[in-house]
Amino acid sequence: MARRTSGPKKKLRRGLWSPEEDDKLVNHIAKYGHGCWSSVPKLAGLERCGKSCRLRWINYLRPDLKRGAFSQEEEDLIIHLHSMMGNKWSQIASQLPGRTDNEVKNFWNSYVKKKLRQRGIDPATHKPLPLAAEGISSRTAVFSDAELILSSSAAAAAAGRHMPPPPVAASAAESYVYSYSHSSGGASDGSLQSLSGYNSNSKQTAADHLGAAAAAGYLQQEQDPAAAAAAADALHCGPSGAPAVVLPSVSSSSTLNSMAGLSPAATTTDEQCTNNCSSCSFHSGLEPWLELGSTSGYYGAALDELKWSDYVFDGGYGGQPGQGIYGDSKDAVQFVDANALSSSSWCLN
DNA sequence: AAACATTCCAACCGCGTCCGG
DNA sequence: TCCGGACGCGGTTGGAATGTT
Repeated sequence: MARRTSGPKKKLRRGLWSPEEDDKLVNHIAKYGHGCWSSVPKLAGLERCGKSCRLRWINYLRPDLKRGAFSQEEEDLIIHLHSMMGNKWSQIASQLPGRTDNEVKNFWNSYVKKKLRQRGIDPATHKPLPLAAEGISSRTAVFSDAELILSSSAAAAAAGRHMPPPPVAASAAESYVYSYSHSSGGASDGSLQSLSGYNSNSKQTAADHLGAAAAAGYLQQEQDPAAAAAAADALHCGPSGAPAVVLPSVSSSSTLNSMAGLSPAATTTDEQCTNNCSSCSFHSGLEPWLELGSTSGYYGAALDELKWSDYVFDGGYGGQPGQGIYGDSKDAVQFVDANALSSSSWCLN
């Protein structure tokens, strides 16, 4: 950068803003708008840098800010979006009207992280923490390099309300199954990192990981190997051990894909199911790409999906149904108005 | 009541991207 | 094509508020 040659730099104020400074900034922007931020402090009579003014306005003074504590709905949404996007705070915040990226980030760091850890979930990867997973992995798999295999029936179950309540065995199958893989050529810190770190040159990678990221950490393992095998069968619409790789509806939705910069076409679907079965959407005729606009739409289902991790960490299927996913007790589905979700606030543009 | 520890959040910092000259 | 300014983002920090000993 070029060195500034004009006169001695005026000492700029830093630190907390005084009410007087706030007034000046608010009045100025109310009258003239912010225009070029670098000129705002001068025009508003503030001894701050433009950057500081911008930050103050965006994070604190903007009239459309919600402020106050985050609701359970917001919390669940943040967790879900974080599982898909990683630390894309601005993108997450854009889905929360009245919230700023800074606010969301602080909320995450000060509260949600802790809460997830308490529940045995790694907040960075949304996968079980090593200790939490230990008991499970000793029976089945190690998860660090695990590849998430999602069943079409899980997707359908997640989409859910199109189907009658599953029988017990199917309920057991209502899960995501990790397929253990040592062959990860990628990051060892989990699929979510891969997703959050994707760029335009690696959309396929992102697509590959989207499903994993969407459901990352939502691990279900069967206590009973026979039931597990049956579940796997039901899940994978084929012989156990030969699972079809399918994304759940949550990550399949065009909206959520668009959030991640993906199109449904970029992701894997039930169409990969080559087995003649009736449990996947491909063969059962269920639409894997659920539409927004009804309360049974994908997003409610998505949040419903999230909930079942509680069954893992809260004592298996003996746990209380309806207990919130990472959270405590909310029925995550109810608060989501899919119609509202399809409104402009849900468009990423 | 005082000292210390912890939590929380507003603000800062550095970097990347975009865009106009 | 290059350069520099403006902007936006994510990570980090400082310190006020709160809790604990």
